[in-house]
Amino acid sequence: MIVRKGVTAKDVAKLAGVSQSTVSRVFFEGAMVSERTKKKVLAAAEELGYGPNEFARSLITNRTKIIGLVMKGVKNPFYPHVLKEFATAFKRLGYSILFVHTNNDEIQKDDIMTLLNYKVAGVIITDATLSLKVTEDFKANKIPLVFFNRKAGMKDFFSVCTNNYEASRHIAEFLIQKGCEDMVYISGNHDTSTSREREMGFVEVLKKHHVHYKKYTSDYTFAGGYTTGQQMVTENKVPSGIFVANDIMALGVLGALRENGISIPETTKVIGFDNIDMSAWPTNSLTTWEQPIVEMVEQTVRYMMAEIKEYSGVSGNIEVQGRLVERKTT
Amino acid sequence: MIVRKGVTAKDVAKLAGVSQSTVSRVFFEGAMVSERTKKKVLAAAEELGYGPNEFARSLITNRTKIIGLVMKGVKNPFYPHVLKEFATAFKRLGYSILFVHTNNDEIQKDDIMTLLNYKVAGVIITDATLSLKVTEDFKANKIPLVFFNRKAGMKDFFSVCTNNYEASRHIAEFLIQKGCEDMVYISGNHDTSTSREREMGFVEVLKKHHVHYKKYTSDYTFAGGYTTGQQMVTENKVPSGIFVANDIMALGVLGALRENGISIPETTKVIGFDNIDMSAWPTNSLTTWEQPIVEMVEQTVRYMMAEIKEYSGVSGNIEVQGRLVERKTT
DNA sequence: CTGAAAGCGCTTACAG
DNA sequence: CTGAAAGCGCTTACAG
Repeated sequence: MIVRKGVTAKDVAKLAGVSQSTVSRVFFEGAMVSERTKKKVLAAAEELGYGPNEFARSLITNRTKIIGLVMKGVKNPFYPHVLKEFATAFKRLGYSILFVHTNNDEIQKDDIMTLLNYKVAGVIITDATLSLKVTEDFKANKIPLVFFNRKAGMKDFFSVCTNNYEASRHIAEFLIQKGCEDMVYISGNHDTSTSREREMGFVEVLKKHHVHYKKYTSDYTFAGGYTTGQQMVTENKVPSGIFVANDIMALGVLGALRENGISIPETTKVIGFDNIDMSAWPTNSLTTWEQPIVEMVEQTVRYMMAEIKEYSGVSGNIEVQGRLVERKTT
Repeated sequence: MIVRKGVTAKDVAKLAGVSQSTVSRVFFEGAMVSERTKKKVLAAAEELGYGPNEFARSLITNRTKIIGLVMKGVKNPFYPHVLKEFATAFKRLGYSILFVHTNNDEIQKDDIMTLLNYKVAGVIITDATLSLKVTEDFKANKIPLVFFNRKAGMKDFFSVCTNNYEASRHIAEFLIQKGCEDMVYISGNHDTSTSREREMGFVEVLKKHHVHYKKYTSDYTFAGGYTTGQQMVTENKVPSGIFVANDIMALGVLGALRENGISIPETTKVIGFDNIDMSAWPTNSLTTWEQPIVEMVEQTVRYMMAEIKEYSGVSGNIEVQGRLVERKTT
């Protein structure tokens, strides 16, 4: 079949011997057409290479089958993986992904305008934030919005996350059980809910058990983790247990520690968060907390589709559990 | 400014005291409007939160400011990086990215229909292939098509690549100069032009210098490289020089070799291709051939914009050079 | 430089 | 279940 330019419903109608409205109905889900005319129309469409013009369609329905996906950190493999899962899940439902990359933590106005002007069916924001003003725009246009792996600063939104607090408590218990007597938490960017929650859960348990700890502030990148690792060595402050706020940073820490001849897990135990593919590589074999991406994506998609069907604008926060993946660094 | 639903050019026209056509002209690049009315209209638009409806627009112009980007291997960090650069470059030009992920080597029909129905301004295909029939669809619709980092099987297309052949010749010369007397080439998926060209350039030089070599076939993944590395060790056939068709696979090879106590670069020298960020990590420090992503993206964008402006459908192949990045594995 | 009007390709009441 | 007709929000000749 060759899709030709300018083949319209009218052309198909003529060939099939029906009205243009009927052709439209055949391609519009939920409209009433008899099985017989449907077949006739479909055959004609196939012959002419017809596909409905999405723009004409959207002009009327005032909505597209496009989901805007806003992403910042493509350097952390976690996010490309998320992107892939979203693309797959939404494709199955007939939706496409408009990919918006933002360099800044806060999404810029022109990106928002793009999303709004293309009348996207919904917006997913992974590792960026939105100003309150902008979120009003989405609400005013009844465009559902989900924060993925990040809680919105304000109460009024919907987010899907791993239960970072609980996970980090588990991690603390696990490390204590493994015999760690002094610990370090290496944070990601401090303005992220993920980093703060992970710290909170971890620290609470340490305090309860009267375990000494120290916090290093880093930035969710490999380089950041590496630098922090070096710093600990230089300061002669390598503890027996380290919880790093994400895997990519943990790999940096691991690199620095190993380079300095610190034996892992004997001298120091390291645990990350995410369970990115790289963590499973035999050369890394990083113990970590798995974020169940597929489950998180499913939850997001489910909410999104419900909101697309009937907009409610409900806020809330879905938390999935994830699980500890024990490997050779502990 | 809050963008409100249903604010149309008509509303702006009324507020500004002009005709709807004039409002349209203000927002349509290249149309004639006096500076004075333009200001008036812009002020009214700002007040009402008006943005032109992209669909109504596209319905007439029969084109969008959307570029379709088809990508398969998001697990190789090279491609997320490419995605980011494209998103950035096109955003600057006012274009958005429709991200199409394909699981299969060959793009599926429904993905093509999506691209076609959304009347994308152009399509970029990174690591996937297209059937000849489908490319006809694009041609018939005068939609420019670029293969990025892959040459089309057929002659009739436009592609942007690193000069893999020349690069691989350099790599062979370099390894020979470093004293390697027997070599291995580890290929990526064999149906990719990149892997074949890299092999060809490499092998030609080795033959000229009468250097013994062996080829292993792998798949462009870390796991594939790791397995191949293990295999070489098991077969007791670790050579003094290894050229791996891409970095992520080279890291796998490196992992396997190091795990087996093979000292690098003393016993064996390893060189990759791409120069992904990870290769520069101190723990890896992989010597590699850099693909100049930014330059490749620029070339692609330039061709794309020219074709969008005036479609010619010319075929061709732009090859950029790249450069050797020497690190600790050689 | 600006306005009135036609029309892009659909969806969707409204009749029948 | 199907057709004729209105209309979504724009762009673009055509006049003036």
